[in-house]
Amino acid sequence: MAKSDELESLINQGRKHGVRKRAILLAAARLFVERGYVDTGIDDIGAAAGISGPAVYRHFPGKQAILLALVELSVERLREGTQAILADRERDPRESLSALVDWFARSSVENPDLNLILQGELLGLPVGDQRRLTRQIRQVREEWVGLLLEARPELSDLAARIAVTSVMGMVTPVLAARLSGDVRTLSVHLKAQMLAVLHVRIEEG
Amino acid sequence: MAKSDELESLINQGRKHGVRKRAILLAAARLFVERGYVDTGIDDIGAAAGISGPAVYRHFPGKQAILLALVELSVERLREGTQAILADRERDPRESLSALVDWFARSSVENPDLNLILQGELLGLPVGDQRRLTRQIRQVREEWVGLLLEARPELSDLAARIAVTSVMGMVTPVLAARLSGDVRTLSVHLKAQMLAVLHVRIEEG
DNA sequence: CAGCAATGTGAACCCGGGTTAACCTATTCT
DNA sequence: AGAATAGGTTAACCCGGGTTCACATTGCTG
Repeated sequence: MAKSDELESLINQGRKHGVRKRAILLAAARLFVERGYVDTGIDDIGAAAGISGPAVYRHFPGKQAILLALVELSVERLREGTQAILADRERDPRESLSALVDWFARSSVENPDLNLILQGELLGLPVGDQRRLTRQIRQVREEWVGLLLEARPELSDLAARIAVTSVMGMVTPVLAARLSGDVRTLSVHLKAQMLAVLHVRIEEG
Repeated sequence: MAKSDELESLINQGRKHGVRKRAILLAAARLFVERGYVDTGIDDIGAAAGISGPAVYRHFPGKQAILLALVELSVERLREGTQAILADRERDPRESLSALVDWFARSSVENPDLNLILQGELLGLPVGDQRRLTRQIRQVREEWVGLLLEARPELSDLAARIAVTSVMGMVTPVLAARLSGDVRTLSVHLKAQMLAVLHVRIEEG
């Protein structure tokens, strides 16, 4: 219930969706995560949203559009969250980095569906959207990289990119594994691990 | 070329594949990684393997069977590599852990295709195989967890599982990002990061 | 040489699931 | 009220791509 509420609030956030539309997005998100995009039929989505079959087309132009909406929501959240923390130019880089990681771990764990869809189902989209969204994600990554380089100027660009990529990606497998831990424990551990990766010192060999 | 050779040697390893069969596996692996399983047609696979279309069915019972063969190859490699290192009961847990991480990082980076397919395209398989393979992977994970718990008895089972899951999953996003670094640099950095995660100390909050 | 197994090919098949069509019921607006 | 609009329903469509068919060709083997 907590998960759904969380996702629901996120979907509601952008006010441009009607109530049925939101129900569809909610249902689709759950199904996409459970069975995957390809194995989820339009009829399934409709059924899970209380209507049946082609009625979905009154709200979305097609199946891909639903996936696209979810992925864009996810990317949007990522961008906004990052921006919000980077905008606070009071903190020093170290603090910002910690805040960023904290926010990322928490929001991902509290709302795993969007994260999992974003990671796993980009392939379901037309290549054009795929590229656009990938570019946006890379852009966010570069902001993290920039921040990390401020905090640790001794790192090479490549080293920073590897670290950030790992960090942004290490949450997903944990979510996918559905370990038994509660939200709090999971995010605490993840945060600590992410910071460890960002602060690790490499001895060249 | 290095990548293909590497994968080729892996495929050749199990001697049960004929030359054409191997060519098909090789071609399919590349295509699956590039475009994804669903967007790769049987005709594409055939063409990439030098034959065209339905000739593939002389070697495999169907498209899924190709994917299955690749995924099983990948799981097999994972199990064997893990076993090989765990079998050496001379080393202390710390050393074994380090060796495990080293092997995993290196082999994943040197041969990204199998890793990426394993992570991304499990959904293409029938649920039965999906479950079986997931179970096998979880089993390997539990061996890592056991080793980690030997090395750090103060950890809870959950904490160890979170750490191991992160560690095993953090390689994939780096591979998928296709960062500019060479094989050596990538695996060195990844190894250091993985060890950092395994050795991080959690302060309870 | 006859025969048969192995391997290819292009054409045909076919079917699941996304989409569209045709039609029905509210509710709202003039 | 009458019309337009929003939102649903079931039945039909249809098409892409995995699979199957019918038919070469080659190479062994008896």
